Amino acid sequence: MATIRDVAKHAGVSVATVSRVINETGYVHDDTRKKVETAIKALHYTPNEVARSLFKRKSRLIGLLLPDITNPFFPELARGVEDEMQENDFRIIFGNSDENMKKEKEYIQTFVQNNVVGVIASTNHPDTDTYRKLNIPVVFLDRTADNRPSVYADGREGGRIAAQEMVARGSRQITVMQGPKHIRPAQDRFKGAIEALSDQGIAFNVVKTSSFSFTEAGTWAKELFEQHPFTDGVIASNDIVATAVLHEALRLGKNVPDDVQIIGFDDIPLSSLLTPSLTTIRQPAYDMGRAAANLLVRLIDDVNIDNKTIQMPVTFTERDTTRKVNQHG
Amino acid sequence: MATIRDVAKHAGVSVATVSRVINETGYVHDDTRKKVETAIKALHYTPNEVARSLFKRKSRLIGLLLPDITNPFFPELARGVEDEMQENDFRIIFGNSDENMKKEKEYIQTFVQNNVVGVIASTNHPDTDTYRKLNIPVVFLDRTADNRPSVYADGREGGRIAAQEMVARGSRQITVMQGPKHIRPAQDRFKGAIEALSDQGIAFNVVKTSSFSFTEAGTWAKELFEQHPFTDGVIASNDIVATAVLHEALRLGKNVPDDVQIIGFDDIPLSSLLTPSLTTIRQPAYDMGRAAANLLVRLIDDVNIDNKTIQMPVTFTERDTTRKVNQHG
DNA sequence: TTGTAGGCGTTATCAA
DNA sequence: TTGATAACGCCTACAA
Repeated sequence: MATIRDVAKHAGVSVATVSRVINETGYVHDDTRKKVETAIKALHYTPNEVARSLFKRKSRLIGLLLPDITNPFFPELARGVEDEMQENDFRIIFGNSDENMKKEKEYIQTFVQNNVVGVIASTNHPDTDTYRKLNIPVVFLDRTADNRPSVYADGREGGRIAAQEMVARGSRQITVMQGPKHIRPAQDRFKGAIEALSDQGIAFNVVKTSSFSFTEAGTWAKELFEQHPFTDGVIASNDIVATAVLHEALRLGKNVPDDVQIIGFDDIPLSSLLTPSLTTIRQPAYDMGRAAANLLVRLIDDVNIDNKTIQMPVTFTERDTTRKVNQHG
Repeated sequence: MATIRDVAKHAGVSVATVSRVINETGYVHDDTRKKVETAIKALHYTPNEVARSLFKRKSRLIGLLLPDITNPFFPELARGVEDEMQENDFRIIFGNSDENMKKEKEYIQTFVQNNVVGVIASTNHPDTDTYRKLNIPVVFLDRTADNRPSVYADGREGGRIAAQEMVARGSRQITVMQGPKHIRPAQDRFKGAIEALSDQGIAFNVVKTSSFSFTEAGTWAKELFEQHPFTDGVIASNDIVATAVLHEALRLGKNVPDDVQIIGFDDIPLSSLLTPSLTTIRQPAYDMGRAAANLLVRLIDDVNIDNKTIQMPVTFTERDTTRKVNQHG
């Protein structure tokens, strides 16, 4: 790799001058600029980001920490982040945390060691020293922390909507699946749903789950129908679980939505392709990723920011695992 | 952030000594070691990777270039890569190429600028200067290039198997979906399928497609049944497209697999959750990611490598979009 | 067993 | 308008 020295030599100028033309800082005569530019081309020179980063004490790298890219909700988020960052000339160091504090800490540490200028994290523990003591901007994604920069959807409201729409469509023996206890958005949805159900005086059962993995989801779905065979409506903690419930319901010969209605959460790409297609509470994942990245970029540039917490809309997306509302008058 | 100087001062030794204890290189007295270690803890010191990287002219970073993390096949790959790299103390700079040479080039360039020590790339153009001129190890993932390090599944064989199994299960009016022309694995599968079909003297139709996006897949599925209404077997270019075909077939009131059999490719997590669940040619995505990462790590450590190209097995995964073979004697 | 000093490739300050 | 040069934080000869 050619260095700035090689370029300087080739162009017959000093490294300072080369640096000036590269960074467009300070005066440089047109003729010299041209000489330098030809030298750069001739040597295929590109500046060493590491040396830059060392000197400036900041890089063009940001850290992205997601629970598990294998969960179909996150690729959309990640893509949104990536696209926005790419447009702003930042690169991403990526890690999966598995919702595990230790891993999180390790990643954040290596992020810092690599001089990242900002972090986007989907963590359940934003109020930890891990993040509090960071002296670079952090944006929480799909998570909140009071008053700290974050982009998230209102899970509580989503849960409420799910419950209301399900009741409006006639279910009376509802089972609510409570997502993993340590995952905030899952608990928010759960709370919202049982709140709305209680408000309306509708009884409900609860099935606890402890992960969002595809394989385990199947088990809980089985459990659900064994323990609560008369369930006529399921509010799942997300679309993965909803998909498993749907699969199991069909396997048991139930008619969906006539015997059981199902509402998921997220609207992962797959949901619309299921048969019957899945009614769900949509979160605009891609846009959330973009918004988070955009917010982070602004934070990095130290622009004065008004809205540091961005709440994205959650929308009831009616498809075929729920009945039509007018079927019930 | 504390620097090695601060630690040295705090411990009353020279930076060289601190460096020695950190890197476990050279002699250092037990007492001094202890002093240094306390200083490190007291100051919460962690070495600046950027400075290290600058000096050594290599980092602990590798570049991962995937077409589109939003395509459900890739998160599994990415996760495999990440897990293996994480275990070997490497971090990942991640980018989506959209199968676009320009983007690829840009990413590779910034990878190099950041001193990555290796690259894992899923590219359709391994034989380009972009990769040839790289003087760090590159592993091609889900792609091959003659004799260069790569981890991939045999698409041709997969296509062949799909065709054979479909014919064995009685389909005679088969439609083969030809994936995007510029995507190698897609073409390999296609070739394999039509080869096997021709060998057996079975006529077939072809439907061309140009991406793997969920939304477009729906369009091609419609097209398929409009143009070839008597199709009784579809070999899709991957599970995304297969899912769309399944969805459309059911929408048209066809019975799957009795009226139409469908075989996909990849075995994405969703495939087993569809109803009916999708028969497919499985690629072990997660393992492929791991294998690629492992190979790269060995290449970086300059271990003598025997098998630089690792072909992973492709397996016929029989589920419910195909008939049972004994139903036909 | 330990310390001094030079250099990795840049940028920015200061003189010229 | 340009050039020397001192950092940035670390590692490694080489000397002591």
